[in-house]
Amino acid sequence: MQIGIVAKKIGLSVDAIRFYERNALLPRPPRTQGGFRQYAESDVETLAFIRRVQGLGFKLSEIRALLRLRGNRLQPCAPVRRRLEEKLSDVQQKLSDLHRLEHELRLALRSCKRELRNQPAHCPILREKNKRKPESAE
Amino acid sequence: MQIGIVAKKIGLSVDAIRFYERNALLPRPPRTQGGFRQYAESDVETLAFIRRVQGLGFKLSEIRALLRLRGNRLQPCAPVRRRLEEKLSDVQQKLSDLHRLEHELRLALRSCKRELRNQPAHCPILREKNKRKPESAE
DNA sequence: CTTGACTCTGGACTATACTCCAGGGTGTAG
DNA sequence: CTACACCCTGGAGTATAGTCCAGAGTCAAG
Repeated sequence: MQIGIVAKKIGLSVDAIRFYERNALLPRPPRTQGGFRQYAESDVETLAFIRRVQGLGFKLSEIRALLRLRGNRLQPCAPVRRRLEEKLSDVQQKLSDLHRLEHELRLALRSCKRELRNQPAHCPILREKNKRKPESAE
Repeated sequence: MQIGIVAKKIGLSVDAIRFYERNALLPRPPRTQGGFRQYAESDVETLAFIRRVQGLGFKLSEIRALLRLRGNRLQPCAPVRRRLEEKLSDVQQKLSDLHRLEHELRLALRSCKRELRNQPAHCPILREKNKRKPESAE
């Protein structure tokens, strides 16, 4: 299978596939004597794996580590579980950060709207003593 | 006030301040005849503003736009409110993406744990027919 | 005058995950 | 044999928000 076929099969660009190879996510495949890469089904599966765990929020460097685990014929669950747990806690951290951010934004919006009812000429977000003349002496 | 003082006052690096100047977030201040930047209180306030809205999740390019609004003596609330609303909806989008991701991770973890009870030798995350010999002919 | 702390500029570098390109070679159908 | 689609390599570019650096100049105190 040549690279373009594989790319189409899994919905990646050929550039992305070559990029994964350069970055040790995909083994270097055999070549035709003309130098074209020849892929097997196992490569398609590896790429599918990459997409799958990328969808779980793992970055390529982390996926590289997972692939090493996957390379063992003995595939221990424990290290994978540990990584999943770490990732889950990252996600939960981000969720809580974003919830706080959401709250902040709502507060800002509320102050914006309250102001609107009173006097629409000075946004409280922008305000805060704006002294400098717009563009004076340079 | 010279740059180091300002940096200390608001908790930024001098490099960051110069970076903001280069990127039109902070007006170019007057200089001593030796070439040192001389900042006024208004600059400290601008930097505080930058930090504040950065804390609301705005990126520097967006902050630049807000600063232009802030430069007007007439400070209209409406465009700011619109941006806040956009940002809020971005955040809500991200929250829902992350919630989905959290769910996926929990599913993956569950399958990992279920497997553990049965036969600990093949992680279901890694599995998925791993055919290629680890490192064969090259 | 010298020392030491501070500042100046321009440019290179960081991480991430690719994309895009030129200039050339390969493979196959007609 | 020629076209045409596809592939090769190496390197540059993208966005973000700065950081780090060398080599040089400045400022205040002693």
